[in-house]
Amino acid sequence: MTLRVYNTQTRKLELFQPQQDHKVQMYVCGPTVYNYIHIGNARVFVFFDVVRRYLEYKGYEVTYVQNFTDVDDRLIETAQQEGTSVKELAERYIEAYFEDMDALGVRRADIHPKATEHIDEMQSGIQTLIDKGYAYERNGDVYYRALRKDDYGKLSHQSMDELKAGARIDVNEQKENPLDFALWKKAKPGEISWESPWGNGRPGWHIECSAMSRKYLGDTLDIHAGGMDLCFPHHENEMAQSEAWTGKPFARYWLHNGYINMGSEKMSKSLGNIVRVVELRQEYAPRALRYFLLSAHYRNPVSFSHEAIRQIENGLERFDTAVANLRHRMQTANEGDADQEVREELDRLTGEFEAAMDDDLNTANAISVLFEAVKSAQSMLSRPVLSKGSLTAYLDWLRRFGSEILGLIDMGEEEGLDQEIEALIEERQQARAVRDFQRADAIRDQLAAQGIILEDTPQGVRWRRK
RNA sequence: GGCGGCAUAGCCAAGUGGUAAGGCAGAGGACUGCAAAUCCUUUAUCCCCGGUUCGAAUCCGGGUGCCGCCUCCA
Repeated sequence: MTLRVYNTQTRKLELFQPQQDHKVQMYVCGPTVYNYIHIGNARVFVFFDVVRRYLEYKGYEVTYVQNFTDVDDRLIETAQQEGTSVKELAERYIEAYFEDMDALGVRRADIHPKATEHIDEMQSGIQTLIDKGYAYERNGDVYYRALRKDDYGKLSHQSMDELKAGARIDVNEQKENPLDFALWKKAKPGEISWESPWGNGRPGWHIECSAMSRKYLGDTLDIHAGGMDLCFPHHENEMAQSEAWTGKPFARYWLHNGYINMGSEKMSKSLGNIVRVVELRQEYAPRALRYFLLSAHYRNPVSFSHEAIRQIENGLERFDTAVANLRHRMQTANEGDADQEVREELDRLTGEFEAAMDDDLNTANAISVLFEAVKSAQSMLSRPVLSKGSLTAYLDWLRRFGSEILGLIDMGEEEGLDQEIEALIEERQQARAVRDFQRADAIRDQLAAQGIILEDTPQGVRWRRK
């Protein structure tokens, strides 16, 4: 099976072919850490976490880099308002970011570089751009000559004429052209700053990704990804300056995910209609949030609603009961390997799962395959005779695809019951044996009040926590 | 003005030529002492109007509605 992905730059579905056969260099733009992240921010992090896991499943050795923008206008402004330092502010929200991501089951990137720790690399890049004639200094600011190369606009598909015509750029007399953008910004009095050949200042936004991706992943990335709103100007500018800097193509595949809408509008900090992860994960099972973010194809918009997430919480129970039912049956199953029939069924499901993911990372379809597997497992459980191998095969399948790749199935070990509860279950069984259903039901109700659901099956009593 | 996207059941949502995946909710049935869980069955004029085609949710043209990017934004 071969993976195909939609490349924003070519606007086509392309066969995924990294530079080196078994390695993938992947860079995903991370958060600007001046506040908590919202569910829209989380979409990109959760989705590309799945992409990374899937690439690993396919046998690639993935190097995943995600930056923190820990100095910029908003950080400076927020720090001033709160009477704290940019550094303290950034540290606080980096920690908050990891707490949110841990809850959502997002694995850490291999490297999480911070802009403020790569000032030298950025300055060196800026100097190279100046030396090559792609950048110029004006009164302590340094700007990139956007139109020096005639392919500016090739990522976001804007012609230079249109950009010029449509440029509603702030009036900045220092720029040669309104489309030029800052590589280095002169510090205002009292602002955080670093020394440079052009005076004290701080880096522009775009140069950090160019410098850090190059340092950790090399001149050409296999995958560069982020939200759709980063396509222009951020990624366009990154690509322009990186290619001017190195003379090589910057990224082979550009992947951009769609927004989360509130009603019909995009969720965004500037519109003020955001819902933060830090609050949502108090209200809902974090797994349900993760499922919600993966329930639509990544390039499509998804509408946020509490109703949708509640529905998903119900759906997740199907995964959990399937796992619990398979495990319960292990106690009474026969020794033996998986049946041929089971192996064939699981191979079929594997094929479907891969087909979904290989088709531009269609997580919505991949999830539907998970449900197919669950249904298939439950059907098998109705058979009177089963081998442990067959049960294990299903559990392994669910672990691999539901847990390790999508991160939606919780394969945590079974909890033990305490002795008192076990005694009650046993007492109920004895009551049932003598058809004292009143007593039996009373015990069941009592346990239900403690959140323990009993289920009578041909293989004995099964229980689970609600 | 330029570029792009979306419109599928009560709700979420997949699906780019062969008469509609999956989930939630609802209905009926099986199983059960009763339940629960599970399984089976069931619920769609695919926004509208034309066109191409043996055949279109899917392609083309024209509408309608909504949204995004072109400026900070995942």
